[in-house]
Amino acid sequence: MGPHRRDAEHHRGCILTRIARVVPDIPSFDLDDGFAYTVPEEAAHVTIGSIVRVPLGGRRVRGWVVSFEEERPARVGKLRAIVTRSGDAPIFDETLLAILRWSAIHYVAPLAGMLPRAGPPNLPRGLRHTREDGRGEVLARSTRMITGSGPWHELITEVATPHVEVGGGVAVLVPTARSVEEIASLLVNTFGHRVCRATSSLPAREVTNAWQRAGQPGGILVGTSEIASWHLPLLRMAIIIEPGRRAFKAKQTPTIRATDLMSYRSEVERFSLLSLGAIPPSESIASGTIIEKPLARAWPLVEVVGRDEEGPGAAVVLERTRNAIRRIVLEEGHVFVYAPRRGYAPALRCVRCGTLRRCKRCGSGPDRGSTCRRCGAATGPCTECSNDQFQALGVGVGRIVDDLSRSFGNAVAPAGHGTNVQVGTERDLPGSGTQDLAVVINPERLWLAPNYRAEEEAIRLLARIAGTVRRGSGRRCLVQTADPQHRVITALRGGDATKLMHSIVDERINWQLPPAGSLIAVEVRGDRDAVDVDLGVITKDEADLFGPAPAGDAWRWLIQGPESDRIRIRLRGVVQGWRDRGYAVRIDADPIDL
DNA sequence: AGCACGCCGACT
DNA sequence: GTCGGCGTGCTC
Repeated sequence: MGPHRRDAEHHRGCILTRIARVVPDIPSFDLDDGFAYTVPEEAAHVTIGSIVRVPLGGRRVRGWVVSFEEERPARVGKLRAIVTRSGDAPIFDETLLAILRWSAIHYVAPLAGMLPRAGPPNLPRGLRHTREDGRGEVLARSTRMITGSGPWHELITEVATPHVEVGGGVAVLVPTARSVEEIASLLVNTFGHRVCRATSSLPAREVTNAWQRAGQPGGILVGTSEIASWHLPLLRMAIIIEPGRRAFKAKQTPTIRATDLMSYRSEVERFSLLSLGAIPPSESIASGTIIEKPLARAWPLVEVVGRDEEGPGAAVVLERTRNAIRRIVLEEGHVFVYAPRRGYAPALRCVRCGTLRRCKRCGSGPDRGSTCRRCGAATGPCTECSNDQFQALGVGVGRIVDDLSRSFGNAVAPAGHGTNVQVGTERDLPGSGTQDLAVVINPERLWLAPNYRAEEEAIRLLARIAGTVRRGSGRRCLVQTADPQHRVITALRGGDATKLMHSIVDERINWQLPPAGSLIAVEVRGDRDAVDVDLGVITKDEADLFGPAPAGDAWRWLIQGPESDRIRIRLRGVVQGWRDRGYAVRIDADPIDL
């Protein structure tokens, strides 16, 4: 029976009325099951996923229809009726609803916070196709990653065409609005008006339009993180560009990682998943995704300059590095000099023997404090010579500019000043353009940062910097480091991070860290002791609880253990209680900076 | 999230 | 005796 069944039906001699279960647009765990409303004649055409207005506690609020049931007249009398339907297309179906329920549990968020993400920012209009419309020529499903460097439009065109030709949809998930624009405008050459763009920086009406057109047969949607939860019933293939990029993770609750959501959806909805980028993310390695390596390196050539080559007392920028820059400056080429960005804990080096300071227990690089920020162990004196004096490694933009200006005058300036030699941080990378030489000064603090993903983030960032160098003879990336033997540097030299990522994932399995285990950060501004007691109860015997540790004006706990929905479901219960008491709560399901 | 309800103090 | 502060709790 389709959506046009009659309102009332006879059953065992009494008339049953069609009842809709509606989740109101109120971000509370208490309302996850929704409320029952009768469906009046004017709203008889509502379906699962319809946006409706419903009476609730003396006012009218938006809500989403999640299911239908039948009810006997005795109870029906107490129910209130749906007021109207808003818009005329459903924004999810049962399959996507199940996925959104999963993500509400996984990200410890109320369902009402997930449902609107399936639809566009404005009310949807027009007919929406269903999964049934897209049945028929289903192509073989695959999950794979191809490592390499962009531009990717030719590869995307090649793999998308067969799906588009049979009326399927293709979604391209892209880390930044800037690259959405780049990729979309190249795809327009082949696919014309079928290409739809969606980024949060576009006006709501354009994004709504993209949502509507992306639901049509043969639509190619190019967009940032938000498209990962969109209702795309005809989708046959999702393509993820640079899957490990931090931009895919939402900063605010719910801390959805668009790539994880896409990959979960591809399993449930049975569409193909293709990742394109230089570095396979740990999640892909752990899930056994096939990694295809073309013959070329995944990024341009890398040359390594060891700090020990030029003895103590050498300048910030070593002579060999300086000479490489000089060659490019003489031919009026472009150089980007990367300084590890401020805000990271600095790497420390023993002033007597030069050994890098490391935590004896977990190997991460501690800051000047007396305990390791990651594992909490006491940080003692130098492991090699027992000296307890350390100096900070790594230099800021200012010092590098000063040092290079002595050799190259006003050819050098901080990024954004249009000079041939630009010095900048990660923030300056997108706008810096294509280089003849990329230089990295002392990247050690990247992999020594006190978080479990430090090495993975380090190789990804370094490969990205190397990737700004244009191909050609003599074009390369030069890395000046105090630790030239480090495995991140070895992988960077080799142009392939797959082996490194396998080792990293093996270690994470040992430590029960993501993607092998689960890590949840809980930040609360409120009664510290009360929260601590609640967390102790819900993690008892099932996961390790670390904290409370100060985090700005809030307190932070870490829950580490095997992946399980049970803890997340229990967490929902206590979080609701805290919010009711007025505490500010932030849950980071799978934090990447701890 | 709102909005009622209710239990206190302050003021016409 | 009533107005209004905002701390719980419910909303089909």
